[in-house]
Amino acid sequence: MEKIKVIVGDKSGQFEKGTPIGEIFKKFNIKGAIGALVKPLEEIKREEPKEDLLKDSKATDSGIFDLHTPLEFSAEVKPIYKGSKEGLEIMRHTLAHILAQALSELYGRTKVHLGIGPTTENGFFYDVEIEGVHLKEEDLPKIEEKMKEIVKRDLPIERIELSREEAKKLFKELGEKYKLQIIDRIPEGEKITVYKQGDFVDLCRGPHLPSTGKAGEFKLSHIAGAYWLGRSDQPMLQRIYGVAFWTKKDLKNYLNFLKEVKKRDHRKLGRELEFFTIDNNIGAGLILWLPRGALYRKLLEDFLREEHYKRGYRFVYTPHVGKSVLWKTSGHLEFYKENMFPPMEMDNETYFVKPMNCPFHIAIYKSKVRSYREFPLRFFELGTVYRYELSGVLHGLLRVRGFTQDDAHIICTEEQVESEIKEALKFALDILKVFGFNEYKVYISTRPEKSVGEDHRWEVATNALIKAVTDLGLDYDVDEGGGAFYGPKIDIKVKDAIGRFWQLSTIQFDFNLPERFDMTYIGADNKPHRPYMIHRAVLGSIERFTGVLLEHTAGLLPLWISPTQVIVLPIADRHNGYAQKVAEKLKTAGFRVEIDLSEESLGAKIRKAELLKIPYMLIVGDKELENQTVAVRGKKEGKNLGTMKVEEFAEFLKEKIKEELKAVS
RNA sequence: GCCGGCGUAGCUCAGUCGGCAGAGCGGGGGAUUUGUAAUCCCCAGGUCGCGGGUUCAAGUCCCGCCGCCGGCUCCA
Repeated sequence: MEKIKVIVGDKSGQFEKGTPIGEIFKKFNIKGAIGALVKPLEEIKREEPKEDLLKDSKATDSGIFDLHTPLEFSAEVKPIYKGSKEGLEIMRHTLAHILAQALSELYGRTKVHLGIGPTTENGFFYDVEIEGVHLKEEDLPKIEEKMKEIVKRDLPIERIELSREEAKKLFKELGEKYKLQIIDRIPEGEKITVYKQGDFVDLCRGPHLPSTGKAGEFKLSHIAGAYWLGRSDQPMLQRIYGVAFWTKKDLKNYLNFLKEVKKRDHRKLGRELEFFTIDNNIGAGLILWLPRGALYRKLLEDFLREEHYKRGYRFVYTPHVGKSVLWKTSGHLEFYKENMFPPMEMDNETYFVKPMNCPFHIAIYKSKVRSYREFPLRFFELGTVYRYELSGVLHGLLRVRGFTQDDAHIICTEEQVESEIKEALKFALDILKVFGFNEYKVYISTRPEKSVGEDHRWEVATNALIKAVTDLGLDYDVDEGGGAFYGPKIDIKVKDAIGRFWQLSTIQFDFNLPERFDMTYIGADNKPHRPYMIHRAVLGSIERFTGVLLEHTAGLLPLWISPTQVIVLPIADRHNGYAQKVAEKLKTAGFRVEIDLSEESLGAKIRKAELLKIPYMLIVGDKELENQTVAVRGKKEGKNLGTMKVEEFAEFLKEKIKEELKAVS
């Protein structure tokens, strides 16, 4: 029998190939493990050179296994215990099975047809079809009870390897039509395993806990429909979601997190702050900006324009529609039609509303003969585009049918590519920093199999992307072959205040459109050349970004972009005159000020301003009138910040804004 | 688009078994002149998403449409 070497901690030993990990642990006198982290020995020795990342971003064969799994190769094996992060993965997976078992006990084993039951970021789900049963949210507590009961039974979990024929026979008997499909998709030569707990058997490759009693705290969260295999031509299964953690405290924290998410929902904030609305009679996914929101948006747009101008971008404006010949040349009618609004006929011509700005910017480029001396050209537009999105995916400001991109096209020579990318990337990061997005993930996507463009250009472009990222000292992931067919790209995902990631910036090369539109410039050699074109957006969609920022800040926007920065609250109406004087002074100093002249009590005025999340309230009464001062209350601080002269307060605001904008100053 | 849930006043929601459509907030008017998150009183707001059907009678039951919400491979 073949021997393998196993290292556990600072000890090692020889075992027969195929010894279950649990037995190995027993030999090393390790107790209480629920699984193992396995690293093949060969992989440990192999150094991974950084340059190789592009060619091989795949992880090693290491992974999380359960105690039943036979070890087939020499490896370092680390026990995983209850309470550990790696253990969560195992536990959640087992909970998915416990859910399936609960369903089959409640509704009958042969009535329940199981789909897939994987773990998720915070729990697990199982896709099921139950004959004659449509589950409702109200059914969840009952299922949850059953699951708890199964956990209490503490059933040992067995791992059994089956031949393809045995597996097929078993799942045919159980009426598991979806599992049979899965078996057919398992590649020849790969092991087929089932896991058994009590009399419940499920096709699964594991890993699983040693017994059901080792499961942690969980809660079934909701039900949703999900296509089998995610394909709309397949039956719709019922997906039951659960969340699971080791401790009650972690579970509670997560449920609190969900509450926080709800509280920050930009749709709710958008209504409360009177920022935007969506009108049924206008159309789904089409945004109406209310005055307060419009001001917020205008401030954002002004800021973007200014920052682009400072960095050598030139403004362009383009129309919302264009003739079909344009979209034919660009290839949109061929490859993007299902995302475009339907055509409009006029004067024997067919027009389309634009889903992208690029063809228009290219037309501007082509409006005259271009020389290398003008390069790099950077065209910028807050360009409004319309895209047909499926009605089911529309979501507040985050997913809409009409939106405005902070869109730019950089057109340059090969020599300029590297510095242009670096500048664009740095620009994007500076802007993100202004909004308090200091943590991000950077992804570089490389050439997919089906693509256009010369090898040389792909190489130049991809290297420029990598160089820009490494020069700026950023970590990045490579999405091998994940680029668009027309060029490689960098995507930036930012982390918000409660840890969620949002994809915002993107920098993409385009080798397709310059060819299609035959873009050229005259080089120093007096001959025509094909320029490089880079498409980039910092915030992506203005609508989406304003929504993301609302969620990130929980509606408490930075001072510089708050539609109302200050509200003056006179205590009694004999203070109105002075309050108006204060407001005037601040307006003259360039701040956005409101004044509450209603006959409400001070408490009510404060509450109203608090709900509108106005950053600063100035309370003026007898004392302030006499001393010509204002009493400042900060929204963020939720209390009185002291009394000062109006000039002092203006200075204070100025400093605050300067600090907020320091990333771009 | 598909599955499930939902759609009642500007907002949040109640409305039993099919029997005259409600509350709070917000809005308007009045009183009150207030010191750090809601002063009191009065009043006006509705094609119960839209269209059709069943019924003596529909917010309520049935059908169609529109919209909103949660989801739609995170590979056994």
